[in-house]
Amino acid sequence: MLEKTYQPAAIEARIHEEWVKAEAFKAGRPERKDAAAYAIVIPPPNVTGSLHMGHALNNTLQDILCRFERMRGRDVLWQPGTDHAGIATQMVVERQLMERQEPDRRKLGRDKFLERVWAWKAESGGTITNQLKRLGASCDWSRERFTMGERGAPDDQMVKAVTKVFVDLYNQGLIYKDKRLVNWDPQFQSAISDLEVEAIEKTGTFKWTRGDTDKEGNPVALDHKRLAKLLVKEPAGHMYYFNYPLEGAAYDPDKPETFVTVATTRPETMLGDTAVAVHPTHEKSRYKHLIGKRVVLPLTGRTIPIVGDDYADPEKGTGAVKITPAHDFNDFEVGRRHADKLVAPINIFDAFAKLNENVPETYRGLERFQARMRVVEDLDAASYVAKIEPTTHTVPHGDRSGVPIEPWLTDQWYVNAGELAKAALAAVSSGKTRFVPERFAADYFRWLENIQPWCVSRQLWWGHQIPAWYGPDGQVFVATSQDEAQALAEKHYASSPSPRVRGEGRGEGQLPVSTGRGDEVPLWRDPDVLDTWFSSALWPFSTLGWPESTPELARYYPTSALVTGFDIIFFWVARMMMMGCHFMQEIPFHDVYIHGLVRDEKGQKMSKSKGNVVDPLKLIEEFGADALRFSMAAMASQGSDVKFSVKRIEGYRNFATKLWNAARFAEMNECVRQKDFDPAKVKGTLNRWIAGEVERTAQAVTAAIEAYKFNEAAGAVYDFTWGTFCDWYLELAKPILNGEDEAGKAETRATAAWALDQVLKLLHPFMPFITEELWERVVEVGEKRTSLLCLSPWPRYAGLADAAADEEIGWVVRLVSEVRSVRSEMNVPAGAKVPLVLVGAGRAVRARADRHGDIIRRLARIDAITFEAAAPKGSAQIVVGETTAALPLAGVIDMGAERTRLLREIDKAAAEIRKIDAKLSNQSFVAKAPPEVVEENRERKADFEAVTAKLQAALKRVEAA
RNA sequence: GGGCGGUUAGCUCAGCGGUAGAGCGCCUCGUUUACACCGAGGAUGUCGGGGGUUCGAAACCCUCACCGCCCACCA
Repeated sequence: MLEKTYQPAAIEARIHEEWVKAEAFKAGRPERKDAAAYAIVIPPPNVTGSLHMGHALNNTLQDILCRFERMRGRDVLWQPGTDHAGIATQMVVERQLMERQEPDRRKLGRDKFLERVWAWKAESGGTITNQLKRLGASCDWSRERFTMGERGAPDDQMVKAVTKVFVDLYNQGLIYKDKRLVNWDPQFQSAISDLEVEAIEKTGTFKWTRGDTDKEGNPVALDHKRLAKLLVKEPAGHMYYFNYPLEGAAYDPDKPETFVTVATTRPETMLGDTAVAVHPTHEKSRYKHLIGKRVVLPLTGRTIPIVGDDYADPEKGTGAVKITPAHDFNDFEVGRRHADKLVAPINIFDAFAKLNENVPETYRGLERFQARMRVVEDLDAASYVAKIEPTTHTVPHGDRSGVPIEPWLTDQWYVNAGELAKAALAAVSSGKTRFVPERFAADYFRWLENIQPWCVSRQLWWGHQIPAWYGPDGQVFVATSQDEAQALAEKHYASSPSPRVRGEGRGEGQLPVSTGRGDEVPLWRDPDVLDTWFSSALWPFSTLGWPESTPELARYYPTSALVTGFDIIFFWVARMMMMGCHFMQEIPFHDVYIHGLVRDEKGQKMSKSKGNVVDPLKLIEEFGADALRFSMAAMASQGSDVKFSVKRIEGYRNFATKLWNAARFAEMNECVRQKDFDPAKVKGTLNRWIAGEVERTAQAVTAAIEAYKFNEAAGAVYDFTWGTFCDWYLELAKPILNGEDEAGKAETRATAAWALDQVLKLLHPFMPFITEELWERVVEVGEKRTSLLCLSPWPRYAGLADAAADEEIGWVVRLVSEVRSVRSEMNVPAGAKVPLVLVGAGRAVRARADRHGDIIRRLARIDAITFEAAAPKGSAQIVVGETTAALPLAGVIDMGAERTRLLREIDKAAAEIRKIDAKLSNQSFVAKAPPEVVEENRERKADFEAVTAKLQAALKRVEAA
C-alpha cells in the first residue's frame, strides 16, 4: 500500500541506487548496439564547485533530452566530467593559504602549490558530481572525465589531447608567440583574454578649470588634497586636460600658441607618451599645422613628435591625443604606423602595475593610482593642468579579479582564431549546426567575424603547462614531450653555432641539451599555462578518447545537442566549434540549445555578494528533486531567463503528491496492469475517450521536446495528468469501479492502469524519481515489475482518438460543470442532493444520460434524473449544447437571482453574436478570409443563437412562475 | 555608439495573425472512503503609448517611452 504522501528523500536515494546497479545510463548497452546514437557532452562544471541554480536548470534540460531519447530506444551517451577552472580554482587555494596564514604560493613554490591544489581537488572534487546525481542526472558516470586528466600523469589521454592540439596548431602556424598588448590583470599578474574583460562604467565628481575665480574674484587653485582623497576612493571618472609646451616656445598657460592641450582619463600614462597625434587633413583639426613639430613632455625631459594620424578625432577631446603605445590598444597601432618617427613603446609599469625604471626616479615604485595623483599634482605645480572634468566612461576590469586591467606589452602565445573561425562560421551558416533559439546565431556570427587573436597563455600555475621549451638564445622548441623537445634542440644546435647564454632564462627545470659538439646548453620550459577554455574547447572529442581513434569517437561524434547558457557562447561554444571543425573535420554538435540565466524572485542575477543565492540542494531536500526539475522545465521558455520562485516549486511538489495519490487510488481500486493490454480494443466510452487523450498528450509532449520547448512539454503533461486524468477520468471512473458491471469494471481497471503507466512514462523525463518508484510499486498482475521505467519505451500511439467518445464525454463534463456552477451561484448547499430534469430530451440524449447516469448523479450531486417535456416551475435552467437541464429548486433558490443569472447568460451570448455579426456582415471578411474561418464563425453564431433561444425559453418559464 | 531581448490578470510568466491563458495569490463553499501538498465554484486584463499593414493585430511593420542584457578604442 502506498503511503498517503510522497516522501522524496528516502525514495530518491534508493531509486538512484537501482539505476546505478542496472547500469541504466551506460552508453553502448548491448541491446542497443544497432540503435541510433544520441550524445550530449555536459558543460563541465568547475571541479571544486558546488551545484547552483544555473546547473540545476542546465542539467535538468539535458537530462530531459537524454531520458526522452533513451526511452525512444536510442543508445544515449550523456558524457559527464569536470573542468579544472584555472583562475577560479587557483584563487580558491590561494585564499585558503591566506586564511590559514600559510606562506603564499610564491613562497611555497610551484610544485608544492600544485600539490595543494590537487589536494583540494581530491577533497572537494566529488561534491558537484554527487549533487548532479541527486538532481537525477542520467550521465554515464563510468565515463567521467576531468580536463586536466590524472594527477602527475603526462600520458593521460586528456593531457595528450591538449598537448597535441597545441603542438599541431603550432606546427601549422596557427599558434604563435607574439609581443603585443594584452589585457593584463595586475591582481593575478597574468594576461587574460578579451572575453575576460568587463567594461564597468565610472562617473567622477571633481571639477576644476584654470582661471576659475571665487566670489571675490580670486583665482581658485587646484585642491590637491581633495583630488587625492577622491583618487583613493574612485580612481576613474575624470577627464584631465594637460598642456604640452611646444618645443622652443616659452610656455605660458595663457598663450595657447605656446602649447598643445591633450585630454586623458589616465594621467599617469603620460610618462610613457611617445607622440601626440592630430588629424592631418580634417577641416576642424585645429592643430594640423603643427605636424612635424615637437612638444616637450612634462616631468620627463623628453621631447616627442606631433604626428598626423586619422585616429585623432578633431571632434573628441581637444583634437590632439597623447599616444602611449605601451599602454593603450589604439595608441599601439598609432605608434606602429609612425614607428619611423617614434621611439619604441615605453613600458612604464611592472607586473603589479607599479611604475618601473622607465620613468623618472621620483615616480618609481608608485602604484598606478598613486602615480596618477602625483603626476597631476606635479603637472599642476608647473601650471600644465588646464582643467579636470567629471566624465562618464567605461573602464575595463578583470571579470574575476574585479580590478582595472592594464594594457601591457608582453610576450604571449596566441591562437590565430581568425583562421579557425572560418570553418566554425561556415558550419552554422550552412545549417550543419543549428542554434535554438535561432537568434543566438547572430551573436555567434558577429563575434566570430570580428574575432581577434586569442591570447591563450596565462601566468598561472594551475592548468596545462604550455609544451614549449627555450634555448638560451630564446629559440623555441614546441614538442609533445620533454624528450621530443630535447631531440629538437639537439638537432637545432648541432647545425647552428652554440648559442650564447642570454640572461639566465626563467630558470625553471633546466634541462641539459647536447649540442653534438661536446658541450651542452640548458633548455627551460615555458612556465605559463593555457587558458582553461583551451582544454574546454576540446571537450566534445577529448572526452571520447581523441587523439586515439576510439569506437566512442566513431559512434558519438558529432554529438547530437549541446545545452548551455548564452553567457558562454563565445567562451565555449564558438571555441568548441573552431577546434572541432579543425581537428575532427566535423562539427562537434548538431543543435545548440541556449537557455537563460536563473535569477532571483526580483529578477536580479544571483551572486554570493548580493546574498541572494538559492541552494538547489536545499530545495531538493525540502521539495524533492522532481519538483525542482519540473519547475525548471516549466519555466524554461525558449531564450528567456528563469525567475526563480519557491511558490512554483511548491506547486510542483503538490503535483508530485497528486500523481502519487492517483497511483494510490489505482492501487486501492485494483487497477492492475494487464500484460497484453491494447488501448485500441477498449469498448467503454470513457475508456475510449481517455485512450484518445493519452495519444493526444503523448504527441504534444513528444513534439514539444523535439522542438526544445520544455515549458510546453511540461505544461502538456501537467494539464493532462491533473486536469484530465485525475480531475475527470478517475472521477468518471469511480461509479464504474464501484458498480456491478463486472466486464466494464475489469476494462476500466485495466485502462486506468494503462493510462497511469502512460502518465508515468510521459512524466519520467521531467520527474524521474517518483515515476520510477511508482512504475515499480504499482503491481502487475500480482507480481512486482522488474523492468526499469527509464529504459522502457516511450508512448507512441496513433488512431486511438474516437470522435464519438470525445463528444459524449465532453457533454457529460460540460453538463456536470454547468450544474456545479449553477448550484454554486444559486447557493445550493454543497451537500444537498437535488433532482435533475432533462427537458425535451431526444432518444440520443436519453441514452446518453442513462449510460452516464451514475456519473452525473455522483459528480453533480443529483438524486434522480428524469425527463420532461418542459422545465418544472421554479427551476434553475441550464443550456448545455442541445440539451436544456433544469434543477427544480422552487423554494430553495431565489427566482429573482435565477432570472438575473439567465439574463446575464443571454447578454454574454448576445455579445458574442454581435462580435461575430460584425465580422460576417463585413463584405471583405467574407470575401478574403479563408473559407474555413468564415464557416467557423457561422457555426459559432448558430450555436450561440441556439443557446440564446433556449435561454430565452428558460427565462420565460422563470418569469411565468 | 552598435545590437538583441522585454513591457499581457495583484504577483511570476505562457501565448506570437482568427473566441485573451496558466500557476500563485484573492473571494465563496466543502469531513463526497486517492489526495486539505485536496475538491467545487468565482472575480480580475482599453495585452506599455502612438501610428501603419490586414477582412481581422496581444501577435507583423514603423515610432516613442521605460527596463534588462551583449558588444564597442578608458580623448
